[in-house]
Amino acid sequence: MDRREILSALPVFAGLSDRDWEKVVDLFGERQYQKDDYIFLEGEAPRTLYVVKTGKVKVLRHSTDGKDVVLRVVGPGQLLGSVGVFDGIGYPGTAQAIEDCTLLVISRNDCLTLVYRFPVFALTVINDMGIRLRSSAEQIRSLAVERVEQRIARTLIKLGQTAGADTPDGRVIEMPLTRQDVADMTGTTVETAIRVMSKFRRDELIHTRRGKVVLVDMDALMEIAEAG
Amino acid sequence: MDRREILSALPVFAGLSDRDWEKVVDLFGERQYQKDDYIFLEGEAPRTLYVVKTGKVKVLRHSTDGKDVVLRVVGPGQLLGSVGVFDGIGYPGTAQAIEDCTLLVISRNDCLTLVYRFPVFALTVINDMGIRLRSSAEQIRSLAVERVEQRIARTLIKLGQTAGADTPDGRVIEMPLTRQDVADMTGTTVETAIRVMSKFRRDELIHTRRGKVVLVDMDALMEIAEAG
DNA sequence: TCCTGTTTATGACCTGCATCATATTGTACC
DNA sequence: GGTACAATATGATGCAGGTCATAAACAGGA
Repeated sequence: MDRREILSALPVFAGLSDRDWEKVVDLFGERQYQKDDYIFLEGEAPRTLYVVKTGKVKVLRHSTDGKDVVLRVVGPGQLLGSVGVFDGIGYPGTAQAIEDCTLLVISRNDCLTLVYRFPVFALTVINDMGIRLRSSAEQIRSLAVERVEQRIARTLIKLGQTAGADTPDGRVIEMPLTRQDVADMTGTTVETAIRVMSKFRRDELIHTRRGKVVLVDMDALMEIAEAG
Repeated sequence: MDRREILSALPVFAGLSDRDWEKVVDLFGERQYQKDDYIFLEGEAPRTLYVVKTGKVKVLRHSTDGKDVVLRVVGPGQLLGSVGVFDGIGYPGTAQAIEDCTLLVISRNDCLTLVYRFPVFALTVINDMGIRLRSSAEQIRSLAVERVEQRIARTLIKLGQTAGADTPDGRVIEMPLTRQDVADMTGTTVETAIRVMSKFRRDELIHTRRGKVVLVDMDALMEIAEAG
């Protein structure tokens, strides 16, 4: 596969001019990861910036009592590790492959050089971080004031939008997702996540097969996400 | 007051070279706000980037049921409104003065021009956003897995660090802070915030006077913040 | 095919915190 | 000083959801 083709398709690099490509493309490498592989760990010295090419990665954060929290799910075309790479302190979360995936990689040094030479790339990073700050703000609000049912409905809808595909049955979330993952994304326990999802299934809002969720009644889900 | 002196003292502009100052300083204006004044509203078209000169501003987000969530408190030297200004969609939260304050302002257009001309300024924005993403991640983790006592202790400690001053009695949080504010910062209700703060006071961990909190026993507070 | 570990399921119980109600205290402004 | 309003305080009650326990369903490997 031609790496240039792939990079140019990624929104991350939409801003670069044609002649800049030559210098940029060669700086990137490519790495494969199996499902459940760790890409980097929380606190680790950030030596690499990643761009997801295929597959999905979850970023999570550990607590002392063992409870994990999934901060976000990163899909094709998105940056991974940018906060750590730019401030150099250490990755703020752990990145783990949700499914087999391919990541483009660039060393921290090359990345910083890139930004100095091409301001437009810095704007891309700013844009990426802006989106994440918006989404973080929404997640904070949701955790602070909403009940579990609402948060799970909201999370399913969002996953459907960012990682979904339309089928005759409804929108399918294209990733292997356990109830534990759902719980970690919504700040609840496995048991409660299972109960809520089971209720959704009984009420015909979703269909579930092992590691697969189909959003059947999107309207009803939005109703729950908005009000209660 | 000489605006140049003030800007140069702000970490936000630490990266600019001397000769760049001339072009930059004139782009900034200055505005005064009274306590409780709104600086901008959630969703509003972002026409201005702010830098806090003196005073403190809280950024909050409303929910449909009337419950507010305080996302962060912005103090001297920090950027305000950057997410909205850079993606142009609309400010992601409402900004309100916690106390009388002075803000430096620059129009969105001038700001974008600045970034194009001085890449180093873009790095400053990236740095600012990186810090906020770290802090958001921590807030999300805290809301997802910790109990109210922990979250309040943690919030008090953080406020003490970012907006505190040492006195014989202990570290004083230098801002008028109601229990409602504390509740909105920790995702709980006024009543619970009052109960927890009262308990802390009875246990001699803090002293409180109307709109003022002194962290007396920092060790005990950290104990609570970490474990329970 | 059986065995083993993971994921889903469901019940019983308990608690942290929201909710509602009702003072009391403090601050600002006549 | 007294009035008005916001902030603090505290009790009573209920419930969402956490915790613990047990088991069924399913997937993968020997």
